[in-house]
Amino acid sequence: MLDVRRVRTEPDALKAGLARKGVAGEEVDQLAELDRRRRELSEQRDDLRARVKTLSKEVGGLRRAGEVEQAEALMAESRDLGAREKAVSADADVVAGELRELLLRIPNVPAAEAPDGAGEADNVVVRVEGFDPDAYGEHQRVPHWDVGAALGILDLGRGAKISGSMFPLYRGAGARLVRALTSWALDRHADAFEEIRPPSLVRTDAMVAAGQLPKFADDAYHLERDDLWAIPTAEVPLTSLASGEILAEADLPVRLTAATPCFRREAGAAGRDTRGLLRVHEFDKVEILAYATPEQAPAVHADLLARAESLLAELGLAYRVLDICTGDLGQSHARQFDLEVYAPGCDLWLEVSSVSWFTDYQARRADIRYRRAGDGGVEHVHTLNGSALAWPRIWAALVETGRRPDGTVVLPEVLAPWLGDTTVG
RNA sequence: GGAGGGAUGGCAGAGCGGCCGAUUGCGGAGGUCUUGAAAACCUCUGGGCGAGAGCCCCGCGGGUUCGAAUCCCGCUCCCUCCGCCA
Repeated sequence: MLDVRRVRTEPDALKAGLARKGVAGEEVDQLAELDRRRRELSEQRDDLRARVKTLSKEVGGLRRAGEVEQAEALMAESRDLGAREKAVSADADVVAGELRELLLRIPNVPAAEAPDGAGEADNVVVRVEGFDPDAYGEHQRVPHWDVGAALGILDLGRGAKISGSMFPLYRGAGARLVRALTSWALDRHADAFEEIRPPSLVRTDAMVAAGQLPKFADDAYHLERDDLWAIPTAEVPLTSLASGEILAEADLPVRLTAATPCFRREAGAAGRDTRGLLRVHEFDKVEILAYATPEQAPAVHADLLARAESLLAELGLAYRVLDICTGDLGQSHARQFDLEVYAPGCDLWLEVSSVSWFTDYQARRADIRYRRAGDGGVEHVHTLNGSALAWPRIWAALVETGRRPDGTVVLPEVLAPWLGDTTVG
């Protein structure tokens, strides 16, 4: 969420920034008006409270002195003030609630460096690595759902029987491949990231803090009976890990990694890209996340991106890096790079990672702050995170890329310690 | 699931209707002393809103009262015992 004070201190800059994400100027004006009314009402409320407090102290003194009659008079006056305070206070709460609700729905301001654009089509391809369209043979032009079915390592029919479509079931070497990828990736981040195994069901607060709610409630699975949400990404529990806390600057950046299942209803995407593993309701992903000072944030962002990229390179996959334009940026995001791998069988670029910088937008929702080493001042941290990586589409790209003319598949050598045999079929 | 106990500042731990945003100890910062250090002593040391005056925060949300950290109700979390169980 944005700092309301910016509405007062730099309304024009704020409007200009939000306009790049398509937010109308009226919304900022609406914020300004609610903020003005909120402060006006809280001032009235504070004045009334101050008078009640003063009177109450006098009552105490008079009663001790035995001046019962005078005390009674003050009590009556205070009772009256109290009633007025209650009314003003209720109004103040209503306005504060409206302000917060609006604030929770207004997106983050994009970073100055983020490219302008209206939507997906305007994202900028920053670089393409390891891709030569002529280097793929006919044997690699088989989609992973066919390869997986032929080798008995992907059983979409059984998954659908148990849970419905878009709930994949991997088996044998296919299941082991997912486990290998997870173990390998966690180990690759172990040099700088603390491994966390967070809960997969979280409270509403955690979903709000990460920016999933209130806007994207339809995309998340909700367990009504217990009022818990199935996490759509480890970003949710990891962001709330430090909620309500004040960290020491010396401890920053805090770097965390976690492998978790991720659950997505994909409510708005029914029927689109649903073949095979292109879009699924449940998948495993390794996430890397950091809390940093504003000064550290750009370097941390670059490091997260470099880590996700190096994993793709080590897996021998062709990939490209997209600088996400303002029109396609997520609600909480100031800057975002997406990584897409090339899957020759589907002949598609598949998004497998999103490396994001949220400035203090999430930290403000989650109330994560740090104490500056120099002057001891307290301010919100910056949060950053990236997938490194999300496995289903990697699984698809590996199986398609590694397919040989005889129909068997060769998997990357780096996974040998977990796979044993890197040849499938 | 049942019974009981608890939640106060970085930590420990008082306070149980007014003089309490809160005694004290530890920890932390600075200073005096010292060749230097230790010890001793002194001072300071939570967060939020607000231009300020001031207001809010003693797990969270309500209530009682002129006045609530203190009384009442609900919720959450932690601990102990019993039950169940991967």
